[in-house]
Amino acid sequence: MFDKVDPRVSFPELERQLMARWKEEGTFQKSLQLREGRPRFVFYEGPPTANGKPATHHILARAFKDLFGRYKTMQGFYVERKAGWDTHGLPVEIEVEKKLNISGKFQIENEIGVERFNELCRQSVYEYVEDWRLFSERMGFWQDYDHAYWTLTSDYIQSVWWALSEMWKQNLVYRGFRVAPYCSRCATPLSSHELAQGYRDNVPDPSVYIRFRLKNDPRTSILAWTTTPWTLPGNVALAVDNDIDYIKVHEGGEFLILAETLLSVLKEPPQVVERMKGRDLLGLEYEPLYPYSVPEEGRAHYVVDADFVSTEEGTGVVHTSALYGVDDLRLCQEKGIPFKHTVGLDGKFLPYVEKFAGLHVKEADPVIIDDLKERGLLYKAETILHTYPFCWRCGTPLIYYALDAWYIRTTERKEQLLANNNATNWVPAHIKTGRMGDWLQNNVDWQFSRSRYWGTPVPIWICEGCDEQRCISSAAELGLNDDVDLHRPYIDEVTIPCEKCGGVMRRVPEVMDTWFDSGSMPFAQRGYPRDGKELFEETFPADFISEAVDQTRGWFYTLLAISTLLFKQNSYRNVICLGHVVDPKGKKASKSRGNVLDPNYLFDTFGSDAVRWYFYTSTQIGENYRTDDAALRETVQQFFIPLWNCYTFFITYARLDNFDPEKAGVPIEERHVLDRWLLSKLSGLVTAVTAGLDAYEPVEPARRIYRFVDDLSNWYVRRSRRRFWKSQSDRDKQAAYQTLHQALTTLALLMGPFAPFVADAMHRNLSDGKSVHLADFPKPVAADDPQIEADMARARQAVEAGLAARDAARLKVRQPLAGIAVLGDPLPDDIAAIVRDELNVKSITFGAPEVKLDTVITEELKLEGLGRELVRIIQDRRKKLGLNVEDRIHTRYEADGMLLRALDRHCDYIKAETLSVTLEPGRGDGFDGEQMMLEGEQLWIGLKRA
RNA sequence: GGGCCGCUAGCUCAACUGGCAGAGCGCCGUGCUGAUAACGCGGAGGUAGGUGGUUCGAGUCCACCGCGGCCCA
Repeated sequence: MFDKVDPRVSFPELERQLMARWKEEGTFQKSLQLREGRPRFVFYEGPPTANGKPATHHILARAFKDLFGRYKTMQGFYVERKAGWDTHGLPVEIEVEKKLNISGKFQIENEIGVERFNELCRQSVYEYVEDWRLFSERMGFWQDYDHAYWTLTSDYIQSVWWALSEMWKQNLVYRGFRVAPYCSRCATPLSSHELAQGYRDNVPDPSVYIRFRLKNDPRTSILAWTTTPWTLPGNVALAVDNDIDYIKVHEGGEFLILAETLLSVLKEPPQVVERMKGRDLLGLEYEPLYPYSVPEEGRAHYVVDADFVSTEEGTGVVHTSALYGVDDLRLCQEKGIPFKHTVGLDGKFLPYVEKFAGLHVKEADPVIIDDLKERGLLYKAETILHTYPFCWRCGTPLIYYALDAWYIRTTERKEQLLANNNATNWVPAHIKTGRMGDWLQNNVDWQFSRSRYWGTPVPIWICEGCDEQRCISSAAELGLNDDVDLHRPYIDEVTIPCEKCGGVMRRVPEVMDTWFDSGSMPFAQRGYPRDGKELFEETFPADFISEAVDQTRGWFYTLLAISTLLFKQNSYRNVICLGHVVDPKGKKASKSRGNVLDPNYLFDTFGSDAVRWYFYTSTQIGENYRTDDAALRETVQQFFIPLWNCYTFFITYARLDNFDPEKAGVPIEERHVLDRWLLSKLSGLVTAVTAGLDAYEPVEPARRIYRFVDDLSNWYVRRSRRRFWKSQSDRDKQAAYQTLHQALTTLALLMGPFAPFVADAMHRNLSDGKSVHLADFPKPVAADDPQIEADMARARQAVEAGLAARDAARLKVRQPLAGIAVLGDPLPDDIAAIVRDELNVKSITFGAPEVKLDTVITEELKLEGLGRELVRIIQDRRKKLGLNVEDRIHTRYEADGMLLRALDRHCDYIKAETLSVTLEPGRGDGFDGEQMMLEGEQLWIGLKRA
């Protein structure tokens, strides 16, 4: 017996009940146990950064991850779903800085201390992970949260170390410089995102023109321009463009060289004495402004060619200081020009730069200008206004500064990266050769170190004595136990003896890019290779992952890069790459715009099934989701409520009739044409949904389910209601129940992966009480009947045309008509009968040139129409009195004329339709009645419960 | 500055390889109602972001431009 179901369901409430049920019966664990020993379907969880509360866009990828986990489980696979948390990184640090109301390295190191700072980072992560778990469970994302991998554990860190050490062994790791925007007060480089936040316009800065005197002709100088005088002590070269025209001019007893188009910077009218191309200047040596900037060996202080020299400002000669400009560094590395820092990490000149030692670069600007002026090397000094970046945290002007950085030589394996990417199935397909392929084509070495605190420490130790480098692969290699905290600052204290010279080796100060952490998860989540060897091999590579499109440069790439370098293959076979959640205008959701949707509001208002369903059906994979309240409301009203109504319709009558789904089924070929039509549709649906999901294309399957529910509700159930109502329990009624029951149970199974709550509620009640998530995914029912589907489609077109014709003739459907002629070939009788009934005509003929109604209403037809009017009035009365559909009544009336004749003529029909035990004239005691007009005649109808 | 994706009715989205531009919602009218938070019928609403090109024929292919999104520099 089916449980009673409330037709006015609250989906959020239903979902909360099921969450409790799942927890209580351990449904997820059961679903795994059920498939133990079966072939695996391997899923990798891309760990969300445990920082900040989960938002609506986080539902998106999790909805797709969950969909395939549940689907493959129902298909009989063992789908381990190990949760994961990305726990390291700058976002966590910044969050803690905010809480402490501090910012930057000085405060972290000197006021808080790295030990306490990292402890607070750890705590912060734990807080957010709890939020994430609750959120994920609320949206029905089944994962093993109790055995999640955490990137901060010693096991995980050691796996990451191992990965790097393997690359080290392949000689793929090297140290280099990286020039980045840098805040000397916070002592930290800034990301491009941070940089973008700090630009200010109309910033005054010095604009100075400097003489670089030629070594073999001191009366001649090359004129160079800069807005950062503090970089001049670090000058190592001058750059010109080979093809630009330069001139040598005579001025004040000396000679100056500069680009011809820029001679307007000169103080006097130019007296040109010579013309040349940039290439003619190459190799000219000049006197260094200061003796500080280069190591002893190597050639510096001469003119080189560069491709970034412009003639839009300055002199057409670029002063080059290797470590304080992106282009400068690249140029010096290309040309092999030696260099060293003149400025420390605090932004102050280093002691050996004697003249300016200890001065901050910005303080030093005027001092340097004065010094050059005294020495006759300053040609001209002005002030300009330009756009310049400042630290978004503290407002300090940023400088470009080269920091030590560690790189992985991914460029050396570029072809393999491309090949492995090519072997991967991307959804949507264009990502493979488009965004991802393009990114790989333009691959640059992966700079994997970060000058921060809260992260996996870079496991490289360097000898103080002989500079020997060593990459560590485990705690044991350092003489540490596996369970010690491997984070900074503790790890910084660990020294090891140098095998080469016996000196002391110390760790480099950096931590690792967190993307290296998450990209290592295929093996690090197992603690591989120290642990989980077998498990790792069994679960590599993944069959499926899914994240949003911004991960092409993130997780999608680091998974690919690390596994290509370590295992020579990609770590995922299929990937669904999603778009973003945006507002109805297509704008990115952000707090400052005020267009963010609170996920809990959505869950509580529409239910998480509705939110998930919206994401599955709204648009093609890879596109953005223009999301608002109205979209979710439509999802509930258009899909979930009609679905639920079909379900409650079935339950209501099945309970009344004690329908037993176990009883032998009526053979399909003996069932009503509507049944055969619905089962054929159902069969096609199962096939299409399965095919779509197997191809990792879930949108069309979900849309087809939607269309099926529409057919079910607005055609099958609507046309079949009377078969469920009729009082005798014949074979046709049995077939109707069996058909609807099968359709609904199959629907629940198909929907299990998509809408896990509603589907489970339906499935438990419709079948054996067990969760839909423990069931097998349905196989197509052998009921395909293309002919019926085609005929029914034509029938529905005929109905549409007929109803339009009735409307045009102003003849209501309740009034029976003698006949209609429609276009096309004859339909089979049983289907034609549906058209007749739907159009309320006695006969239908085919092959007409146009749709034509027989509009003659005979008395016979009129009386029948009135009979139906009376039924409607009584039903309306029943409804107003709050009677249940199955309640029997007594009915009394007062009428005469046509109405009386109709009552008389169609007495049995009216009684049957309205469940009237009696239908008699005259007002009686206890009859709840009403006086009214019908078709111009007086009528009184009264009802009493029998 | 470069790459990828998108731009179709007021809104959200469809339309296999080039072949008569569609649905749902919303709006207007109308019908029906034991048909459900409904349903039916009719209607208004489109220079397919813009400009060129290829073609007998372009929403679809090509070029350029604009807007939005993501990423890179």
